[in-house]
Amino acid sequence: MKIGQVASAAGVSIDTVRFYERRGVLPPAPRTASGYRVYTGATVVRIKLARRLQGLGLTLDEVIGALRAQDTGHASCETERWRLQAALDRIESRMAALSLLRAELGQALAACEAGSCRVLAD
Amino acid sequence: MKIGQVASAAGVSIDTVRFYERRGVLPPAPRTASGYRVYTGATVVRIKLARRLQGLGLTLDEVIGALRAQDTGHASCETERWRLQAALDRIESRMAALSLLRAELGQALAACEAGSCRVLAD
DNA sequence: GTAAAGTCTGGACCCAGGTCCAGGGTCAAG
DNA sequence: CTTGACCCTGGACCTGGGTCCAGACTTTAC
Repeated sequence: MKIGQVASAAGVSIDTVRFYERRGVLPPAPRTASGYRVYTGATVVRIKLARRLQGLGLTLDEVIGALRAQDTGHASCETERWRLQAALDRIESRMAALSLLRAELGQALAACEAGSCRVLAD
Repeated sequence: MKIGQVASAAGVSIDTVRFYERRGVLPPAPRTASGYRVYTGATVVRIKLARRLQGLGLTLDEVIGALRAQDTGHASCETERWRLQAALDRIESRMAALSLLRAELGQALAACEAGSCRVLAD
């Protein structure tokens, strides 16, 4: 398989595949004599897995860590739970911050609707 | 007042004051003969107001719009409500996305804790 | 044989909202 | 007069996760 096939099979762009190789999500691909990257179906699976993990809110570095753990056989529920928990914590704290913001904004908006718009009050 | 005093009175960095001038949050400051920017207390108030609006989740462009409306006397509950609503909408949609993510992540985590960690399953 | 489609490198660019820097000029105190 | 604190410009850099580009090469299809 060449890079274009891998990319479309995995549902990402060619640039993303090369980017993943640079960043270490994917190992350096073997090359043909003329320099073209060559892949197998396993790469498609790996990219899809990476995307799924990113979709769960893991950062690229966390994804790389998880994949590396899998590669070296160090993956376990323990370690993966830890990674997921980190992502969940980030999401929770972002939601908490947004919730606060929403409340404040809601108050400002309510005052506005009541005709006593203090938004621009110094 | 010179820029350093304004910055510390408003609780921002000197760089931020200059950045605000470049972006149009602040009008170009008058200068001394030697080129130093000169300010009055009104600038401190304006910077604090801008920060408050940013703290409510308005983008810098929205902040500029609000301040400009105030400057030209076009500010009204109508127009400001519209701006706040835009910010609120953004926040709501980000929260909705995060909420979905949290649910998914929660499920993955629960499976992990149940010992059937499918995170790295291809 | 030739045109089109695919691939290569590596570096610049995108978003926001700043931050940091070099290499200068200015101003107050001692 | 000198030291040190302040200020100036304007351009590069930061984060994250890619995207896009030129200019060159290779492969495929007709």
